Amino acid sequence: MENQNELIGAFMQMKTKEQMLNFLNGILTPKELEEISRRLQIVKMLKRGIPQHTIAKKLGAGVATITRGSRELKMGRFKYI
Amino acid sequence: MENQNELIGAFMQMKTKEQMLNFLNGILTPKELEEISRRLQIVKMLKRGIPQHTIAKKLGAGVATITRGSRELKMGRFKYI
DNA sequence: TTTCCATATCATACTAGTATACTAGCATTA
DNA sequence: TAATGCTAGTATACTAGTATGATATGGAAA
Repeated sequence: MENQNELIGAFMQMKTKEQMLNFLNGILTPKELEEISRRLQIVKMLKRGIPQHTIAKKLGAGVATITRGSRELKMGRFKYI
Repeated sequence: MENQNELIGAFMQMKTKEQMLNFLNGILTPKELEEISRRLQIVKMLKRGIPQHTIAKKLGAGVATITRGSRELKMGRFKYI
């Protein structure tokens, strides 16, 4: 999608963390920002081999959510984190 | 929030557009990616001074959504795009 | 006046959380 | 050995919350 390329370009243009935060706060709702941040935590903990139940408890998330993250991981996403 | 800092760090680590796309595809659902891409389009067109109803028609979005984007713009977000 | 913007309301779609069930592997125990 | 219990991963049905789209209305600016 063409619009996605522009989005990616915008992300790549952010040179400082402050710029990135400003951009994220604009483009995402507070709830979305929180959710997406948590998804990253899920993936990181999954990569570390932490059991799904433990992740769910620590992050206050549902097991189903962790399983969804696990599926994304297996599909080859997150090669670079 | 601590998790948000890690998210920002992850975004900053992406060195190529391919990495960024891989990351976004993992951390966002297809629907979210589409929505967020469109939000960026909305802001860009608003900045260009295009009437809201024109934007709505071109992007297939509702007027209320454009107005919400306009509000974000006025609140000082998107200083860097 | 006419165009444009902002807001409210309602219905819809999507995601997360919860509960539950199923399977597999492993250790313990009768 | 066979049965039981526990942990872990996965899948599914249901509910709640949230963002969007459509629409109507009121107000502001040209």
